[in-house]
Amino acid sequence: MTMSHSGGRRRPPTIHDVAREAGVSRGTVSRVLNGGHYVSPAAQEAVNAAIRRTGYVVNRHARSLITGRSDSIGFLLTEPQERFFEDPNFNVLLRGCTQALAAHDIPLLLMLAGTEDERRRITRYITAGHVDGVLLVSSHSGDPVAEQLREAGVPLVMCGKPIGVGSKVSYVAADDRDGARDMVRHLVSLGRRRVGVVTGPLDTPGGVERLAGYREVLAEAGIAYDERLVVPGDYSRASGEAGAELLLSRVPDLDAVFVASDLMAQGVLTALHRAGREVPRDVAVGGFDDSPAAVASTPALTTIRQPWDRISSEMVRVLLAQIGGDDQSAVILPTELVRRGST
Amino acid sequence: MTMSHSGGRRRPPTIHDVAREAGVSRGTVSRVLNGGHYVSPAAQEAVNAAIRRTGYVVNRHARSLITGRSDSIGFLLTEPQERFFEDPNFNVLLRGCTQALAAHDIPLLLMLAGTEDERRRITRYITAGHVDGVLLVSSHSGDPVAEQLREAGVPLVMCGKPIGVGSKVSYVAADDRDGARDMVRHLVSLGRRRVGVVTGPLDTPGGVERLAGYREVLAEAGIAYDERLVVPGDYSRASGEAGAELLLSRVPDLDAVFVASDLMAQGVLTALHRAGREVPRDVAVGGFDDSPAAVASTPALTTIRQPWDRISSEMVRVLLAQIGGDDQSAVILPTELVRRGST
DNA sequence: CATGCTTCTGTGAGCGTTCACAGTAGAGAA
DNA sequence: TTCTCTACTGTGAACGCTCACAGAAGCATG
Repeated sequence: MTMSHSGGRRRPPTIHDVAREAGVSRGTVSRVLNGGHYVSPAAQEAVNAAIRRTGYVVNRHARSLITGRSDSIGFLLTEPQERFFEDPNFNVLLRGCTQALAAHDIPLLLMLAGTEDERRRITRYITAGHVDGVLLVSSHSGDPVAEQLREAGVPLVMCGKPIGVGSKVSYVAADDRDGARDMVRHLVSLGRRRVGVVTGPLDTPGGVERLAGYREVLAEAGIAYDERLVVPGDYSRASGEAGAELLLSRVPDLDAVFVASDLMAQGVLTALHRAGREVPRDVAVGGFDDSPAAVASTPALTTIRQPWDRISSEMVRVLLAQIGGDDQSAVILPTELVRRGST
Repeated sequence: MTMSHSGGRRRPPTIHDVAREAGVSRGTVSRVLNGGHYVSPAAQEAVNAAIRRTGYVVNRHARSLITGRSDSIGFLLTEPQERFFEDPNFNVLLRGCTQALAAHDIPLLLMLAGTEDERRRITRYITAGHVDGVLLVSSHSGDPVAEQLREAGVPLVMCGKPIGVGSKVSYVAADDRDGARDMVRHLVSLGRRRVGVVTGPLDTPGGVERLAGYREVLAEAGIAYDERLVVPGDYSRASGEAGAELLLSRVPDLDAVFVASDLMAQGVLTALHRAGREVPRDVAVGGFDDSPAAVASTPALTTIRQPWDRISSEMVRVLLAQIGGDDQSAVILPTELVRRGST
């Protein structure tokens, strides 16, 4: 029984202490620590016991110094932090990534690059090798950071399809187009023919893809595309409200709306309610995201669930593979229609 | 003009390279890097130029190995992650801390300890000295992690007043009691006399303090404390709804409700609406938090704004001070009444 | 008995820093 | 001159680990 390490900050035990305690050499302890190949069962056992007794934890700085790896990865958010931090999806993503990494015993460094200065500072930090790889969230088009990191040879996985087409950046994304198709098909299958759409921002792949899915289904159902039924939004609740008003003014006998985000869909519900339309009797409303807002609104929103938990775990998987040398460029995950009261 | 460091992963320049480039020794470069005392202006200049030319960034692992500091801090969330991650306040806090630390060039490690296993793993990680300090978010009472870390001598600052009274843990919190007092005073000043309250969980200091503030103001206004007007909640929207129904059933001529969170207040609004009460004419409603929910609900909520941006920056300040040796146990920050449509 | 092979173990070197220490040079005082 | 003091600079030795290498067994093969 050795004394426990409570009380004031004491120098933590080193690999030396463990080796002495176990009656072996540093090398053997190191081998046990790193997979235990070429170690006799007896030594293995002795080392593990010594580790338990001493409460030894490897000093990652010393290890990193020699291996060149940092055994940590960065979660980088560039640009509009306000919007992202209010987005519940972002939370789920961040949490998912943290946990997926924790399973590999890899800490996550949170890096927020709002300003140009921060972007420079963080890019330097990363390219200096202080993280082994980067999970990048950046809805904005043509993010220079992605290119810079890619050029510097930093393993990188983005969340969502990057818009700069030429770049060979890995990414993980939900199948926006297919999700949109599912929703619009659902609306059409309910007998709705005058289906409006409030789009996402059209400078993002998500916005473009969801609109594309809408058009595809209309074509496939033999419904003529009507420009008056398409209004732009920016994912905010306010833009949903404004969008619905615009739609109603143009096409008063509208019987369904596909809205590219739940938050906007909330706005749409408000506007419809104010205009005296009953949902879903008069107008069916379909959202996108399956955020908490979907359940909170009245009626609860039929929406497209994005598999955020899988997105995060896939991002981590792809990144670790890339660090290990396997390059894999894109993973696209299926979405799911969640039916609730609004359709 | 030396070549730029683009293209595949190249060994980054070391302090040696900078020294050679500048025509000085490692020691001098190191001194420039660490504050530049006892360095001649000429050397200083030469080193800075060399750093710029080579694109040198200090290797933090090597530095940490010798200094014993890691120059990074952990942001630790113990327990119920779902609740926190949906809480917009949490986001603001996390962002604020990240940015406040970035100003000191200190990376933030995000650590989520949901399960007992994770808690153990993370505690080991921390006590092994892999972070210099911890920002701890833990609403739960008597969190063993706080005590453990404190015992191990790890600098620690909590968000919110810890409930275990005996412990000498530093914390930063909003003045819950004073905020509650402000709100209830406001309601009373509007002429309301039958003021109900939906409390927060009473095993958290926030819940207790907000209720205490309510009682104080009633006493000071000469209104008798009526148990029927007090119903418990757990900060969730559903509990607000249930709470309001209970209040109405007990005291039908209720003319105001102080609700201990905005989310619950939304539930209260829903229930009041359903019961045919008009807000604020029949019943005035006051929330707490000033979350986005406050603006989103109809009518918009009068609420108590907690200074989350200041809370985060203060947490960082207190933690860094503690790491530097200055112990400071508690900071309590003032709240602010934000008046909107619900009163 | 030498020889190879496999499995295991210990040893020195070195990763990129900082820190303590030992200098050096120049200025001013004795 | 000689001494002291200040301002600055260079040099080894760490920090705790991994990795390459060398060697020591054990065992089969020539």
